[in-house]
Amino acid sequence: MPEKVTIATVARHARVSRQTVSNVLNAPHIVRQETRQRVEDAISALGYRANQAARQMRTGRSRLIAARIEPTRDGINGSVLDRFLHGLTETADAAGYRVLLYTATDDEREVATYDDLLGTYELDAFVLVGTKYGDPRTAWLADRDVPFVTFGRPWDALDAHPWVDVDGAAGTAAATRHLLDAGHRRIAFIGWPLGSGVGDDRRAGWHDALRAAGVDPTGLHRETEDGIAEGERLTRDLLAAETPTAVLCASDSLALGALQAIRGTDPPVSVIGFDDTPVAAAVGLTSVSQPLGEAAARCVDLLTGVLDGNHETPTHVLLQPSLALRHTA
Amino acid sequence: MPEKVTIATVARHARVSRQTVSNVLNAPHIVRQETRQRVEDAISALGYRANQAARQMRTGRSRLIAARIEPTRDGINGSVLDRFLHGLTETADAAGYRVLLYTATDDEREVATYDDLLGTYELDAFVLVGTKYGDPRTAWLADRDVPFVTFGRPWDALDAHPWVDVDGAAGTAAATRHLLDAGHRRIAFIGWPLGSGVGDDRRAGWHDALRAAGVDPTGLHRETEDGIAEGERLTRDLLAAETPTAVLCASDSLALGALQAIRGTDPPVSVIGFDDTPVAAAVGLTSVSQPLGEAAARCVDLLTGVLDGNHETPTHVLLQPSLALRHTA
DNA sequence: TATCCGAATTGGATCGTTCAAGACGGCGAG
DNA sequence: CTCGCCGTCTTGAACGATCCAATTCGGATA
Repeated sequence: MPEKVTIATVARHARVSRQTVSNVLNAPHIVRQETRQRVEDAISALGYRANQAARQMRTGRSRLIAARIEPTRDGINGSVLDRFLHGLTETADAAGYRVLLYTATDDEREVATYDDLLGTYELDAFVLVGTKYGDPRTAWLADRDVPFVTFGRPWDALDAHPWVDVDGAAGTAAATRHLLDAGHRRIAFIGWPLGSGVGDDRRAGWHDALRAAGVDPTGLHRETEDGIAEGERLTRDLLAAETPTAVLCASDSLALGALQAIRGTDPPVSVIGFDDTPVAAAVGLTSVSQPLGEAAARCVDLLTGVLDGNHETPTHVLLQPSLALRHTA
Repeated sequence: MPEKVTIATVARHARVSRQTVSNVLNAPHIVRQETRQRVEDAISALGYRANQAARQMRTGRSRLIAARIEPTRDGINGSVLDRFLHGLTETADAAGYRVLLYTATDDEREVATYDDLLGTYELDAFVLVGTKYGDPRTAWLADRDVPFVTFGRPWDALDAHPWVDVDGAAGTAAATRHLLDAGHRRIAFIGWPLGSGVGDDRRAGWHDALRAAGVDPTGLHRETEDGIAEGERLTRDLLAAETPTAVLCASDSLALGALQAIRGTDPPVSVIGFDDTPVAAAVGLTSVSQPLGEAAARCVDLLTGVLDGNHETPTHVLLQPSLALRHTA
């Protein structure tokens, strides 16, 4: 049974002191070239790996980032989070950090989980997905000076903390212009109840694009909770009351419902969704696509900027979505 | 600025030694009731939390479990993994473990990642999803006595290591019987190429259920790689050559393709998929549903059994799937 | 040759916890 | 009465890394 390889083993093997090995790892520039080479050779010859627990004890840093994994709601939009998480894991990995998962059923429990994770694991940072007006979680973290980034803007105070987001308004505006270019004039929008930052943003893109083209959007929008059934119901309602020729939705779930409602219309009513989920790809739904991998990468960038004490990095990143064209529009 | 609360702080506060506090945490039965109470009061009064890094240094255990998060392939079956991961996080949490994510592009890199994770973070265990014949990853882990569980049977040696799986054959058999009960006799199966354990298992369920009902399955099956387009192609092929009245598929992706191929058939050809993904729910596809939350929970059970030295727990768990009935069958 | 300087290296202390061994008082057996 | 044992609690050392202060060393300068 091979003995455990520690920094002392490496030091003996390379005939230097422990501290020199440590310097090779953490401050290579202060070690003479020749010595450094000898140490590095010993490291790879022995297959040495620095013990994170010991390092953490001294430095207080765990190189661990926490991310929440949510229960799959209707399971359609859940995939957005999953793709984001995957990107996060990959990028964090490359930056020398690992992603730790946690769950929580409500905000209060989530804050308790933060406390626990920070206390026992000394997590370096948190990544939050989706924040709301006056979010208690961000307030708690900010209070304690815990580094964190959100994927999603803090709608009530844009400078409150670092964030990465995708410009939803630009996405719906582009989708609207695409429909206008195709000759549509009666373009409806189905979104979420007023007051959700994300939903309001997406509706604004549609609204402003129509106004810019000289089209009056009055009466052409509906609001509801997310869900396939709701999308179908409201689309039927719109078709009966407003005779739109195209329907733009705030999510693929709603759009999927819309698709069912417009079945058989002639000429076919166009439908565009939001999020470019696998479901959209599967059924051929045109949808606004978020650059999730890029968003995750920028989150890691922001975090490492804060963690490594580089205060000159920007703290807000707004990414542009694209339109995934398929056959529903 | 409040001083950091360590085991020594608690000890002072409760007027006992460090070791006694440690005993209250790790071996309460050897501490006198009255003393224990005093220590527990001190712990909650101070909000003490054991530092995991220090504990790990002494015990060599990190209370961390690694799980792989995959790139969303066609994104449909990806959601299966996501639901599993969520269940894993919840159950592991309850058992006092945390889930650490990792990614890898191929088996060789994955093994290198194991080495790294074990060396630097001293992970307690791994959860692998999906294994193949002669999987190099399980061999590597077994070689080094690293505790691990797979979600998916090791098809070449059922006793090789602990696993949890869902009885795919039972699922397809139940689906087949459902179709037989509805009066179908020409029930086709679209699956994956011979040699994949999971695929062969699912086909066997269909095959045996037909034979048991006295129906000859000859000519009624097709094999291909997974994917919507392939499902559509093979279904058209089947419709032209064998005139089936129902098509059972090894995945929802294939079934989705089948749905597109049968559009317009009269009477409608029935279709059943496998995995009960959100897409299936969205389009109303009847599908075989795996109990993923339960599977994740049993994985954690098996791991904690091994980690806590309880060698009497069973090492193999086979769960039964159910049929999610919708309007395609 | 002696002195000094700074770069390179060394040894000791430290982080917070658990392990190993020992101290102490009380109790029953010889 | 003494011994040993048991239950309970305490003390010192160790895990493997980094930080800090002290020391060595080679070379340049006086």
